[in-house]
Amino acid sequence: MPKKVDHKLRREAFMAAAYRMIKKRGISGATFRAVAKEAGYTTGALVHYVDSMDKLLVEASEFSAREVRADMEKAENLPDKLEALRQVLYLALPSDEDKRGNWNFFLGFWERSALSADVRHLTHLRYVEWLKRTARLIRNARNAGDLPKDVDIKKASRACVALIDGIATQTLRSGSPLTPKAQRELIDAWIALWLKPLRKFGAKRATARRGKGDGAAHAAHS
Amino acid sequence: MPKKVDHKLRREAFMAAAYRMIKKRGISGATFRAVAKEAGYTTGALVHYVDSMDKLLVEASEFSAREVRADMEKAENLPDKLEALRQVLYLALPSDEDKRGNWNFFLGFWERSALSADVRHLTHLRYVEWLKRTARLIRNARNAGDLPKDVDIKKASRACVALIDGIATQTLRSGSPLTPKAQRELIDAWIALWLKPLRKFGAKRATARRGKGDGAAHAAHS
DNA sequence: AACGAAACATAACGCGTGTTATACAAAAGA
DNA sequence: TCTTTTGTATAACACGCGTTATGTTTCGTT
Repeated sequence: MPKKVDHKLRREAFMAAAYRMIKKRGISGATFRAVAKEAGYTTGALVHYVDSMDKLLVEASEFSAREVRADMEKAENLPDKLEALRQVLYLALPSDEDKRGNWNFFLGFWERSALSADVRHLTHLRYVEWLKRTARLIRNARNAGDLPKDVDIKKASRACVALIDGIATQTLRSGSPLTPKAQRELIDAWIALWLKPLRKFGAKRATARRGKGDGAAHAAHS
Repeated sequence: MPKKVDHKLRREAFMAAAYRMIKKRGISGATFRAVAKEAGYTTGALVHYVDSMDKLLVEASEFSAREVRADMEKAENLPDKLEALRQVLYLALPSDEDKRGNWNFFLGFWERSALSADVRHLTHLRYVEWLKRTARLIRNARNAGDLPKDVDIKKASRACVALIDGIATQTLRSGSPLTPKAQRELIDAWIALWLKPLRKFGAKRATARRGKGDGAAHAAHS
């Protein structure tokens, strides 16, 4: 056996390149040739590691999911369950260049879903995962006594997911982007108005004074 | 001057064909050849009426806007301003085959916005128009005394537009579509929770009994 | 040292696209 | 009737795409 090269590792490198390419130029910019060049190789090499475009997209998506999941799970495990919800929703916002890139990635997949059954299936899986995550976050907050017991979890998770999708759409596609501050305000308003939390949250600097583990990173600014 | 053919009229026919094509097969299915065939002609004829693909898309969009605007303005002029708001938002939902087609049309334009400056500009105009419409509807309802005076109109219109975009996204692209009933429930819940209307609305058949001009068409079902 | 398979590069194929060029048909004006 | 101009069809072009075919290098194995 010749040429010892860690197959799995190089594969990952190509997926990372595809991921970066889609974030930058959108899914239509992620051609075989472009991805290969981004990774520092040519199409011949890329083909050697993945046999079709659809497969490439699917695996690139799985690559990206691993990246995002890590951050979300960390936020989800915050002791303050109301704050955990808020921080995870914040993480989903297109609030900086990197996050907007991620959304560019998702939007691209949605487009492609209309054409490829494989991509459509994957998109569905990701969506279900995301809906489950938000539902779980809301349930956790409710079980912690931070939300009214009669909150309709299914409806609420659908609503906040829709709100975030819409925020991303407005920010990336409408030509009238929402500032990160405005995005967060919409999320905060949604939590306050829709979930009617039973206690104050979101440390307003001056007010605050809660016992729990606060100091939750206020993420990117503008 | 030869061959008397109403230039403007035939142009419209091509735009209508483009509109139908995008609704059915998405924007990637709306090729020069496909649109020409849909209209019953060949590319040669189509080119004679519009010189570039971007122009075709832009004009097809303007064609579709005229269609949708008519319905919306009718609903907007309902005497009951709270109901007017609700009905216009209902009209924007992907609740039947035709509306989903319309959303397919919009989503396609959003995709294309990433590539063409002309399309991007138009998308922006449409978005601003839609934001203004929702803001005006909310303001009208407030001025009619149906909403609290301190409602943040700008924020609210951003929120409901985002919610609807998200509903459309979930319905058309997530693989977990929302039923028309669920869509309307989300809208109703949003109005109730976010706008906190000062009176009951949405004639629940049994309750109702409001003086004003009711009987607002309950639009499409399932 | 010689072999051979894996890793990669280069180039071609087939297809569909927007666009352009060209040919023909038809009808109004001379 | 003949010309001229518009409407429409057909065909070609150049391009970029995913994919495939064919070299060429590299390096363990024997």
